[in-house]
This record gives sequence, structure tokens and C-alpha cells, in this order.
Amino acid sequence: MTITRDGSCQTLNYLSYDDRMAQSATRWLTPEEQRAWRIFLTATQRLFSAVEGQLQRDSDIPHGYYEILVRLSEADGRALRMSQLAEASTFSKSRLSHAVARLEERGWVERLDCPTDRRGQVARLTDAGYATLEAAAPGHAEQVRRSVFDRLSSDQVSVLTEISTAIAAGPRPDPASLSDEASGCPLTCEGELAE
Amino acid sequence: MTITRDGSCQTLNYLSYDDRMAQSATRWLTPEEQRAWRIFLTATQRLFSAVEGQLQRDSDIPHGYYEILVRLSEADGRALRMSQLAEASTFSKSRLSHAVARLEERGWVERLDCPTDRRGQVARLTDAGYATLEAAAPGHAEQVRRSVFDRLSSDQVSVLTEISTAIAAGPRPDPASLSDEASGCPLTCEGELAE
DNA sequence: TGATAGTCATTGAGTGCTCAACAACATGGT
DNA sequence: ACCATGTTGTTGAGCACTCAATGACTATCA
Repeated sequence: MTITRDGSCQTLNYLSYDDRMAQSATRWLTPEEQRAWRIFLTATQRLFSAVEGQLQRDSDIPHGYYEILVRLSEADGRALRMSQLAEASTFSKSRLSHAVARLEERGWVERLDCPTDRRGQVARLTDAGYATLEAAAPGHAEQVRRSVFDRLSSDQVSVLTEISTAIAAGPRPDPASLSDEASGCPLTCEGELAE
Repeated sequence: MTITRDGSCQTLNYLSYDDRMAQSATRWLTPEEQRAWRIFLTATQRLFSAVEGQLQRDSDIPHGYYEILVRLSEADGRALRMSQLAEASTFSKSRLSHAVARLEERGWVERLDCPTDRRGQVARLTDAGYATLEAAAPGHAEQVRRSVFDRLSSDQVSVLTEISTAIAAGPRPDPASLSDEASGCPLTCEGELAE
């Protein structure tokens, strides 16, 4: 299965294109797709590293934790069931559990027993947590603006939204993350990539 | 600094928009930008989790390590100086050093002394490493296709490339880079995307 | 009622990443 | 030749994430 074409090895790169395409069962990426994928990877890596770095430097908060604080700050009573919080912030239950434990240590979040389900836990944002979020938000906003929106036209922003929506749509039911009824849940995939 | 507008708390979300904008020094995100940023975050998280998961499950390779193997496979003699490899794969030197150590343990890469610079090390892809890459590539390609390109029109792909290019482009001079004149940003990169 | 299955959340081990500190060598000027 | 400075790459500590296993509870249904 030699995929090489010439010395320059446009090889197994990020999934190379090959004239043998028709025969191989694999649907390789076209050169344009390949280019898009690679620059996309570079862009996201730099972007997240910049965003993460700013939050870490200026507020000592990992970006993931910031997301959690945000979701809680928007919820009724600034509190959410763990599983709902996990879904809202795209965290696995395990990851969330560890994360909330850390946030609790810092005094930004507290855990309460859920009154309606004795298995459940409710995470609630404390005043200290809210204050921290408030303090961190402007710097984060500025960073996101500089890294992303200052560089894009408004047309590009709207296409970015389209693209992201398409990609975010049901990548398939991840390990044990699906929760509610199968109703219009945008994340749940119907036939598609189910697997 | 109450940023709330109403009960629904369109608050410190991902950097909320506020009528007090003109007064606050902070350049908050507009509602459209906010929407774009959030769905973008969701999309990338799901995407990377799907890609990472596939590689891990089917080939037991973290995506970052896959990138390293790819860069090496494309280099002359399937070998690169550590620092060049770091730049090509968007790894920090430290991260790369750790990663190559693991790859070496697996027998996929070997380290050689650089003949021209006695500080230097050269990472070389072994035959076993190449074979592993070859085996992993089709599955990875398929996954990227399903997660991304099957969902996008070719127009969208080209805009995605534009957007990514803009975001990947060298970081703007920003406040945090005070200490050092020239570069200073976490993303370095002098001229452009040297490459 | 009791048995089975499913859900909620946590835990610990293993692994990867970041950050700061460091050793070794290279480079440029005096 | 010498010293200051910059570069290359490694190391270790500490934190974050994943995966599999577990305990505790709920739901369903015979």
C-alpha cells in the first residue's frame, strides 16, 4: 500500500490523495481538503494555546473551567445538575467530576444534594466564583476578539457559524453522554454517523 | 460591574455584549460573535474528541503523535531536527521532547546526534513507525472526512481555509507581551507562517 | 415484591501537557 | 581567547484528561 507519488512524499500526510483512490476503499482527502485540514489544525492549536495562555496567565483559570463557570452563571439560581452541566459544557461526566472538585477547592463552586433525585448532585456557583468570572471576562473577551474576530469579516463570521454548526451536529453518540429523550436533541445523530 | 441585562443572564457568558460597552474599556463580543464563538467551541471539541477517539481506539495513537509521524514521514530521509519538527507540528520544545521519548519507547522514532550542531538531536522515523502510520492513515482519513468534509460544501471548505489562515497568521502585538520587545507572544512566529 | 437494567456521579490509575529550571553548546563582539 | 548572550533540547513537578471500574440510586416490569 504505497501511497507515495514522488520523492517529496505527499504521503501519509494528513491523509493523502492518491490516484489509486478508486481502488482503495479509503476515501482520502483531496488536495484542497488536505490543505484546509492542515491549516485548520494549525489555526485551532494556536488559537486555543493563545486563549488558554491568556486565561492562565491573567486569571489562573484553565479555559475549560472558565466554561463551567460561565454555564453556571447563566443557569437559574446559578446552579445545575452535574449531568446537565456536563452536557452544556461538552465535558464527560468524569472530566466534569474532577473539574468541579478542583473548583470546589478553590471556593468557586459548591456541591449540593439534589432534592429530587438522591443520586444527583447540583453544582452551584458561589459569589466568589461569580466575582472571579466577572474579573476574568474582560481579558478573555479581548483575547478572543484579537485572536478571532478582529481578523474576520462579518461574512466570514457568518460562514464560520454555518460551518461550526454543521460540524457540531451529531458527530455520533459519544461514550455514555446522551441523556434525554431522543427528541430534537441537536447533538444526537439519527442515522448518520451512528456507530 | 454588573453586566447582566435581564433575568436570563446573558451575562458573563462567553464575554457578553452590553449597552455599557462604550464606557467599559472592554471590547465585548457582539451577539453574533458570541454565537459564533460558542458554536465554534462546541464544534471543535466534538470534532477533536471524535478524531482523537478514533485514532486511539483503532490504532492506539494520540492525535498529536500522529502529527509527528506525518511530519517525519514527509521530511527528507524521514528525519528532522527537533526544533524544526516542533515548529512543523506546532509543539512546544518541551512537549515534543516528551512525545518523542514516548515514540522512541514504542520503536517508531529514533534519536540521532546532529552532525552539524553538537547540541542538536535529529528524530528519525523508523520502518516500524512508517508502517504504523500507513496502517493508521485510512481510518483517520475516513474519520476526518465523516466529521468534517462530508458536512461541508466546497465553498465552505474554501472559506474555512481562508478563516483558518487568518487565525493562524502570526499573533498581533498585544499587551501581555510587554516584557519582550520583538516577539513575546506564546505563538511566536516572526514573519508569517514560516513554512 | 423482587429482579434486571439503566442512570448519576465519583474514583484511581495511567498518560499527556505546561511551566520553570537547567545543561550543553553556539555565536558575536571585544 | 574570553565572556556575555542566545539557542537547543531535556528534565521533573504538578495539573488536566481519559478510561474502566464502582457504588448508589431509580425505573421498569413481571
